[in-house]
This record gives sequence, structure tokens and C-alpha cells, in this order.
Amino acid sequence: MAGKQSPCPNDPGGDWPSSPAAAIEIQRRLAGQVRIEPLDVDSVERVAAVDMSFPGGRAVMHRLPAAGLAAAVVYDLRRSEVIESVFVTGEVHMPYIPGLLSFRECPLALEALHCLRTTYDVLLADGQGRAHPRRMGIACHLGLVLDVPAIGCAKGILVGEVQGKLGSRRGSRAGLVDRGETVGMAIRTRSGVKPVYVSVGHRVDLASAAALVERTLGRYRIPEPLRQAHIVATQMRRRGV
DNA sequence: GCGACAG
DNA sequence: ATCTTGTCGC
Repeated sequence: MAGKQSPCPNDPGGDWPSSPAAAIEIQRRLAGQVRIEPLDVDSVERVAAVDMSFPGGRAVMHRLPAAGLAAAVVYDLRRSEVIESVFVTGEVHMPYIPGLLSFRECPLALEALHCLRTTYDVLLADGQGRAHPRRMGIACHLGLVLDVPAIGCAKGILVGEVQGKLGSRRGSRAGLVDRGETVGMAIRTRSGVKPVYVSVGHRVDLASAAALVERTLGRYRIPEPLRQAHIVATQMRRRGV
């Protein structure tokens, strides 16, 4: 358990739309700004990851504004440990709408990332990157706003279908294709366990993204940086912050 | 109209 | 995403 773990004062983000129509318009405009290029995965030393957690059961879940908690960590690949961990709490003003997740989570997620004092080489987001109906998932959004290499790693599919048959052994891969375009990669991170879906967020290409994710794997299905961010987000919420 | 649908 | 204990299996 290395690294610190402290709350961070909230700060104003950018201006975020509250209507689905406005959000979709923004996605159409931003999608063309995503840059796909190779990333030198072998030289990556620090990987940042963000995840969110929300309180309450179905009763208060879809009530807005809602309380949310975003956690961000920086993971050192060489030492295989978290070197910094932060979190922020705040209000979420958008409901969860498939395809518009970034507008619900980005404001708080960005606040958390802004609190990090450690620099990092690439950002991992819990969700899709280009494997999105408008090629503008949360990983693309975060990567564009911060102008950092970003990768989306989702536990489920939003659009597209796995090409062919994905092997059951760890390390097996299969393309994720949507409307004739390979938008992501299904990767079996543990033998006999459901795969994760990796896609380009920003300033990386699919091959680099897949390689980076595999470099961050520990003994679990979810890449270690993301798994750690998820643990922080969940524990801080249950601790009643 | 019906089914799908990241977190 | 969240509510939850034990339990079956490699």
C-alpha cells in the first residue's frame, strides 16, 4: 500500500452539457480530433487509472444531481505498485445513458486526475474508447481533454461483435468489429474468464493499447491500475467520505 | 414495435 | 454502477 491517499479540494471543470442532444453534438465534433498513433509501450513506466463509485441502491441511484466519488491512481509498472492515490467527491448531473457515459463521469474523473501530482505516461479508463457508436467513448474524451495517451478497457461491449472465436486461454485475442471497422480488441486476461474489451482512447493505436494493457496485468481479470482505482473508489465511498 | 445497451 | 453470504470449482 504505497502512496498517499487524501481527499482533494474540488475545482471547476469545463462546461458540460446537460442534454443528450448537446452531448451527441459534442461527440460528433470531438471524434475527429482523436489521434491514433503508435505508443512506445516498452518505455512506459507509469500508468494512471480512474474509476468512479456511486452511493445508494436503486432508490436514490437515478436521482439527480447524484453524489459521486472519483478515484485516480498512478501505478509504477517496474515496482508493480501504486505510487499515488487520490479521490474527490461531488455531484453528477447526468444520468447514465448508453453512449453518453463520459458526460456523466468526466467532470469528476477530471477533477481527480487533476489532483495527481505524479506524472504518468498513459491513462487507463474504465469503459470504451473508439469502440463506441460515434467513436467517442470516455477514454477518448479524457485523452482529448488532457491531451495524454489514453486507453479504454471495458468489462462489456457497447457496440460491435467479437470477430471469430476467442480462445479460452489467457492471452487470447480477437478483434471487436463494428460496421465493418475494427474498433477494439477482446482480450482474455485470465484463462476461462470473461474477456475485457480494449480500444483506442487517444494518442495510441490498437496494437499499442492491447500491448500496454497486457503489460499491466496482475493476477486478476482487470488490469492492476484500474483494479486499484476501483478498490479506492469503492472503499472510500463505503468509508463514508 | 422489439431488443440491445460501457458504467 | 449498487444491494449482498455463502458457496461451488480450479
